Amino acid sequence: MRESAAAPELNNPRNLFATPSNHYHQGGRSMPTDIRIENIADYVGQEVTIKGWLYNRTDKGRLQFLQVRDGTGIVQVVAFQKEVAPEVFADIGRLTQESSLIVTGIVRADERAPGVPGGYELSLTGLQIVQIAEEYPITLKEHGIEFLMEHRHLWIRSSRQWAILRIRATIIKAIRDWFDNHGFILMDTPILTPAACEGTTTLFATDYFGTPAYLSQSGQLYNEANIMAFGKVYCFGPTFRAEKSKTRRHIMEFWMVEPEMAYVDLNGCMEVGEQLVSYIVQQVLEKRGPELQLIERDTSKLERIVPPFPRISYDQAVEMINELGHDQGVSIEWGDDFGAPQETLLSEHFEKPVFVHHYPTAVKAFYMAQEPDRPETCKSVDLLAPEGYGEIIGGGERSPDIEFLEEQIRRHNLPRAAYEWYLDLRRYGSVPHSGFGLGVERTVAWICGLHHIRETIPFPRLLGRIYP
RNA sequence: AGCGAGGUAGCUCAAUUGGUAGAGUGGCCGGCUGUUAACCGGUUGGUUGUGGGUUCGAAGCCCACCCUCGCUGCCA
Repeated sequence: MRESAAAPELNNPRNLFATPSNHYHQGGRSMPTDIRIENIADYVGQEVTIKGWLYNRTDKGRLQFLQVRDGTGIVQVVAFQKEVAPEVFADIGRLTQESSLIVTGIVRADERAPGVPGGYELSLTGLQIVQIAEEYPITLKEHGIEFLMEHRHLWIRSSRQWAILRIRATIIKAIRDWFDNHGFILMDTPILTPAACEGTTTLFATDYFGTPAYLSQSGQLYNEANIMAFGKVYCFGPTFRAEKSKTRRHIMEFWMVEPEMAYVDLNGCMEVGEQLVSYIVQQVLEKRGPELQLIERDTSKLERIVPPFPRISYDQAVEMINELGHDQGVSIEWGDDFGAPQETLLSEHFEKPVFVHHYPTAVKAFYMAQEPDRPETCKSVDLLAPEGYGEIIGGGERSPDIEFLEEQIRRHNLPRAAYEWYLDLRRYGSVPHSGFGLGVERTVAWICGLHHIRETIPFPRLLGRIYP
């Protein structure tokens, strides 16, 4: 279903730019309708107005093709010299790349017309130039990544980046819809925090009126408090990691959704994960077909993403890695956490995301519940995306046992006082519970089939880059 | 943070052994009635990252510094 089919454009005041005196519209007809390009199929045969920017222009002499984008799509506008007013045709010749303009024309279905969605074009009847853009730095030719990152504020206009960020928005909407429709309630957790949640990674420090504070690296501990009040909750916000990671999988500021559920065990946790991830992928397939086509994503690989997902134990994963990785020199010893090569190897082996559960207790966070029969393993789970994309979910069942947690806090050298409220949760009605974190940018990278995470967010914060 | 690669026209890159710094693209001018990053002709375009050194001569060789990219570790 399209969001606003033929509904009037509520957020698009008709006379924002256009005025009768400088509008080339030929009199006699009714006023053209303001539309957005994503809805163009509903207006075949009608005269419409589109407000946007010039993406590209092909000058054929007495015939001009304009590629106009309006934020919702790209449409081809066609103008034959003999069919438009002389002053309009002269104005077309002045248009530079990214000039802002308001075009009016008759919508026509034509298979030759490129664009998003393609197949429709506008026969120009009127043109109003809003601004002639200065020489635009980003051409349709190839550019290096350094140049593009330096111009990220303009790069997001390019069709590929635009499509990726539209898919990102759909992924985020799917996440929120799924939780809202499955008994979860949104609980925002603080971004300014007094101490490390897990104490294992580097935090961005800031000053909180004279006392040190840190930017949140997870809302989980607060969510453990929230579930005792609300049952099933999720938080969704930015997360900050000051690790000096410089890989295609890392950014310093990323978005993470973290569900937490009372009275749910490790298996229930995996069930929620596979239902959520499947829903996200299917929503993107349904809502963002043209964008997926534009970025040339192989959608057959996404169509397979339906429950159930394979589940293997860490023990089995270690065996698989040592078998599969034999030729490539990839191996692992029981007790070690997976590195990038091990994760890639595993995730390339499955067509669907794969759960790996029961990691060694020693490599996971202090709050993970131990497996009673095998305390050297814990009720943790990661979800590895296919095609070599690696970890997109990390989580598991939390320990409800106050004595175990007190010992873990000591063992990890965490400041006991900062966790006193957390220990309270085990004093007053402690219950089995679990949860996980899903990294939005890694999910976008996988669904879009991207080489690097920097293209999954409008303005990525990378090691050594905070501009623009 | 460790290892590796690189910085030349607005952009993407080339320049043999140290010997006149070039192409494509963009911009500009002209041509073309179905282009898909259009095409064709002409034209414009340089403090070779910065500072020092070697040399008759340095984009290239030496020293120092700055910046970027890739991989790894850490993790989502």
